[in-house]
Amino acid sequence: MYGLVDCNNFYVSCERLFRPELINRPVIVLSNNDGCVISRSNEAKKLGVPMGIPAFQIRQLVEQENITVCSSNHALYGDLSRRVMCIIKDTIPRQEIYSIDECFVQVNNHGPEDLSRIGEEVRQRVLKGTGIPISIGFAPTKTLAKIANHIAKKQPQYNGVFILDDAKTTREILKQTPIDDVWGVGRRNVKKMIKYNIFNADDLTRRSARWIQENFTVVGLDTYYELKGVECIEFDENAPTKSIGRSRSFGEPISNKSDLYSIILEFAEIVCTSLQKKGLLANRVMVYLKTNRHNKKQPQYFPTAEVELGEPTDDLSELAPVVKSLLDKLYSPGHLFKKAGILVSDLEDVGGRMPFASEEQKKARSMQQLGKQFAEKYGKSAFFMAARDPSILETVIRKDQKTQNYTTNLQEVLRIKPTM
DNA sequence: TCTGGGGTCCTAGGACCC
DNA sequence: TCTGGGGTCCTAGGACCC
Repeated sequence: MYGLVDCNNFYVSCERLFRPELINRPVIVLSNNDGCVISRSNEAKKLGVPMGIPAFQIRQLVEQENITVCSSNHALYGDLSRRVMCIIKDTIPRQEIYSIDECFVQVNNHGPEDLSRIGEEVRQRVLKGTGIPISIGFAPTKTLAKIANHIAKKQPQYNGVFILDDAKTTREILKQTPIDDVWGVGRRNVKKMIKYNIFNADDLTRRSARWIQENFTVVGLDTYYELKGVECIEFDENAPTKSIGRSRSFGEPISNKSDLYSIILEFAEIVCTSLQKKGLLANRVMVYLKTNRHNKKQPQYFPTAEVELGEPTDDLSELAPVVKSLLDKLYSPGHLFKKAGILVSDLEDVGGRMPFASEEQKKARSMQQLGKQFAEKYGKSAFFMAARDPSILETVIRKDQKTQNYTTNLQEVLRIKPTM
């Protein structure tokens, strides 16, 4: 059996930990640039705030209903996510982290009473240890566990734990599950399914496998079998990372090339740190730019440029010139760019590569380590590559309602100035 | 006026090979 | 003039997820 453990309204729940006055009130968390709604409290959902809606479209509702608005604080959410995941793994060792607020767990040889007890134990331990409320659904496949989780979360009589293990109940539940609530069936295919008179999960399971594959490819077929209780989507505790990226949309579009370079170099710095933390080296790098796709009057331009590195690396001093040449390829003056990003892929384990580092590489590495320590102590603006202007990104990103980094930056919370 | 970010997987089509 | 078939690898783009 698989369990899907999911934090309830995760970002909002994180904000509430440190602002308890927000409990029982409508609260939303916004994406970067205070652009879209990415988390809602139950109260905000009841008021009709849709997921993903641009913030400016609900300004009136926010004012009318006195909804509390938070800018996103990913340092806080990331830290709490790690704590939650640790507690879950400590209770159920076989864990696959699926997203910042969700993980699958595997439990073998347990009856429904056991599962119920285990589920309740995880809930209590996570709540006590972090203050974050979670829900758990158990079922024979991941897709069914998703549905069980949905029931656990939405139907209060189950107290956050729901087990889907007998055929009769499963059929009833599938009938009540609209097709657009099924994991793996997105906007595009929902339209198509409705056209074929498939309105709920049970309707889908009544077609033939051949028909499903013809119309919805092997992806649809996996979902189909999973709903029937046949495992198709593997459980993988240590799925390797395949790519690491960093990108931002800007509040103000940018056309200046050196500004774009400053920003992409800052992204490259972050990506390198991430590679080093994970013990990975990248073999490919891609840089991309995007104009504002919502502005129909403006010429659109979404260039990408990618290159295979001669030697895999996690080193900024090696990546910087590559990034520069990629930007040279993409850049065209006269376009107003709204977004930029970098993506490294074709990753491999650092393994035995290190002994072959040249003296130059070692020097660059130790300087960057030193710089990182420096930046940790005195702030991001204390150490950076001279090739970039560290003020650019700050000035084009808006975050009006951000809360403090309560769990990861004591200096900020206690307003301590670092001393030499 | 104002529209996110970080991922994974699959597929179609082109290049290339024998 | 007439020009096959099967396979692999790569990549861009789409669909989906939270």
